[in-house]
Amino acid sequence: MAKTVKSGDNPKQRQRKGFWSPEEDEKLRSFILSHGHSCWTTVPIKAGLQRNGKSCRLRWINYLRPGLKRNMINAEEEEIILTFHSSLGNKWSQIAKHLPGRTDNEIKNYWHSHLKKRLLKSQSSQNATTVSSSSSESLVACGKRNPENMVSSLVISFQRLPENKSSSPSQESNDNDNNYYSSSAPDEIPRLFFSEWLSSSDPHIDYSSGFQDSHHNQAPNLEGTVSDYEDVDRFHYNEMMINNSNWNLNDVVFGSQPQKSEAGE
DNA sequence: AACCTGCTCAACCGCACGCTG
DNA sequence: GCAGCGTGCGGTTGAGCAGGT
Repeated sequence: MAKTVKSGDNPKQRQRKGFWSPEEDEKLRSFILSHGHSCWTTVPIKAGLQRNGKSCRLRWINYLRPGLKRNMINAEEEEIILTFHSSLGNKWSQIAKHLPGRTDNEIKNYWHSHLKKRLLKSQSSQNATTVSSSSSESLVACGKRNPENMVSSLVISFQRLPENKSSSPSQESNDNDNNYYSSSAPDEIPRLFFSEWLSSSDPHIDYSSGFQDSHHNQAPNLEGTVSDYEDVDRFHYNEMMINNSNWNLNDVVFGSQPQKSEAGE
């Protein structure tokens, strides 16, 4: 699938472009989990990848890092995007900070493919009539919303699980992703959000200690993570992490420290 | 069945910013 | 103060897919 760069494009570097192969993903993932990414420009060299550092960084952030949510953006998240976009504009990375497990790229794509059109449509229809009562559109049209409240409502909605799985038409066709909310987790805890811990990780804290197995001994902060569950998709992996850890939802969402004292160390 | 069109999303590109020597 | 380098961000592109005709 990867569209390989013609070898003559840049004979000196011979860097690949295009889609990543599973082998490349595995190389990058295992390297970062073992060594971290203190310097992205050296990551492809050390990991044995014929990619540039930016490409590696992007692949990690948007696809490989633990904690990413891969299901469709739900109505609550959509509202958050709309809310923050109304106040921040196209600051996708800023918006993404309020949506754990989502990347700026994902939000940007969603905006351009869904929300932008809808917003334009609602704005045009607003000229003729008052705002519709549909949640997202009406809230956007009303303009002033409180981002802080929106985040709280997201958390609450996660806890009770959104019932509007098919807020977006295409969601219905995505069985696996729908299972994200509805399936195996008995206590209905959403599978989230390790990226936030990793990206903001306090170097003094060993986040892995709460859930790692004894045989993991490579990366100080990341050991015992994805590589433990090679055959498990990362969403189930996240669930496993939560189920096997002493973190609770508030720890996850609000980024508070895991209660290590109860981790049975 | 074949073709067309629109949509989605992964990835690339270029610019801006911050850090370091 | 300046130049070089690395990183982060936002805009854009294009392959693949799904639905429509």
